[in-house]
Amino acid sequence: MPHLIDPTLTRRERQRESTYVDIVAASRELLSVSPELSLRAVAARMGMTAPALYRYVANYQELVDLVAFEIDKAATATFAAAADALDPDDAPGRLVAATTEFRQWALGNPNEFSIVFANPIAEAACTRRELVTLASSGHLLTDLIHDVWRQRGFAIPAIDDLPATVREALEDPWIPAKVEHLAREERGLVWVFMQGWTQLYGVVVLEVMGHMDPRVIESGEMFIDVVRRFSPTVGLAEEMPRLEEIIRARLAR
Amino acid sequence: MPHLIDPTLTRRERQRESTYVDIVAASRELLSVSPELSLRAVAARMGMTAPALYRYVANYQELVDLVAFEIDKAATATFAAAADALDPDDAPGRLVAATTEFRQWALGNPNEFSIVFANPIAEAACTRRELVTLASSGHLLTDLIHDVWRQRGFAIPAIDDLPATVREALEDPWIPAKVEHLAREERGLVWVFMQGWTQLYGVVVLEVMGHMDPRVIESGEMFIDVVRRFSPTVGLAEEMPRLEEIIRARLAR
DNA sequence: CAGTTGAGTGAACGGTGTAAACCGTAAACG
DNA sequence: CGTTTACGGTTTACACCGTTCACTCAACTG
Repeated sequence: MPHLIDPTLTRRERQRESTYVDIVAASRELLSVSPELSLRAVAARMGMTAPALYRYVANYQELVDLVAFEIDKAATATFAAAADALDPDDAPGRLVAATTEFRQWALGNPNEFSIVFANPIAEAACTRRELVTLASSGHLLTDLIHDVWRQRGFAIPAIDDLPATVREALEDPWIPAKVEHLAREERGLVWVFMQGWTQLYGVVVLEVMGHMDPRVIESGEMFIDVVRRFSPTVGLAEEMPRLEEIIRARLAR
Repeated sequence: MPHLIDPTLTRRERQRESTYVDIVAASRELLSVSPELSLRAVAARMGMTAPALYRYVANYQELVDLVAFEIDKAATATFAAAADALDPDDAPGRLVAATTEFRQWALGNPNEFSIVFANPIAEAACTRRELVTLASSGHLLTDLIHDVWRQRGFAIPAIDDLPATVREALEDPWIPAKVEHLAREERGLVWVFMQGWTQLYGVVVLEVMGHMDPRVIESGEMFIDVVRRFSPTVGLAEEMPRLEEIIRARLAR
């Protein structure tokens, strides 16, 4: 599913690729309005009939997966842009900027967020590692944490101190985390990433789903609190006041 | 929607109440098999036709809300039972037992969990405080944290040190947290509860949705990690080894 | 040019939530 | 007690959903 126009492709192939981007575009337009994504509505919005879509996706779930994948990719670009708005040398700032943008994007696009991150993986896929969604957002965040570690050198857990099951998961991860290039001694970093991701995901889902006092959501104080409580784990406790300013600036946009 | 048979009720009212519990029962049976809950399927399972259900619920969403409410109530009973399996004086043990049972229940009944906790509140309800689901599970957990605080007396944030929006939310909460009986000086406890709930909810949703390495889910190490990292906030850092045993015992069941 | 491939259509099936009209019976009332 | 009301239920119908199948027609290929 590459979506950049490749001139080496035949005309038909190019048109097919273009149809794929149309499908994603139509789906996202629908999602921006209603939480329900229907095959028929997507087709209608493209001026086609529903069965035509079956030339492109095998079934509804595959449509959802395609759209989710592309949304994740696009959203990740905005997270990266938020990071790039800061000094390249400011790894901690870049990390919190990206995570804050993640939170803001999720609240601003709850339907898109739900399709990507609240979409149960489940079913049998547990054993098929290829099927575990390889999210580009995951890659970005691991990279950003990695940068912080390189720059600040916070303590990472020794892989042999971790429980056996965690060790296995770190040595040969099934989940999106660009990890091949990490030496075994650095694999503890992945555990830190998983911890951080759990924290971030937790608040954001809670906020997006509305299972929190609306005033607290609105203010973002719980989000900030979570970041603050996590900051020591990545060696950013002292820097937190400065980082909090970055967060609040971004929340206020 | 009380569901215990009240003899003061007229015959018709009693039969109506009984039909409500049938609806919930049928719904839960369906949920135990398939993640989709359909009005028609519920009706069919009760030997009725779909439109008949409209005598009991105004629409599909109301059916979902009814079922979610009852599931939460029933699940809370099992959390409470987990707490009651321990010494009444062991407030910390009771707290971790209940939270662990919450996690176990969620993983064992993902469909029921999703309907209660991954069900977007959203839409307009933000301003109608009565509509914010008053979850009995929320009440139980606040009670348990309150007990720990009474027993261990950990430091709670002074309400005036908290951000203004948080202060408002604590003084007049819209979210399920039995809070009326707390003096203003104790309201910081509610913030601690919200922090803890965010943590707990985060891991569990991540695990139930399958957005985590299956081996880590299976082992429960991330759940334990979250509890461990939160323990200092409720003054249980030193007790953590003992509590971890309670958790692991319950995970192994 | 003939043959094949592929994109798209229309009709159809079984499923969903929901609205309306209707009906028998059980409760409520004079 | 008889009458009236109201409730619980069915039937029918509508619009929408995912999915399959048979079909057409244009574009590509040898």
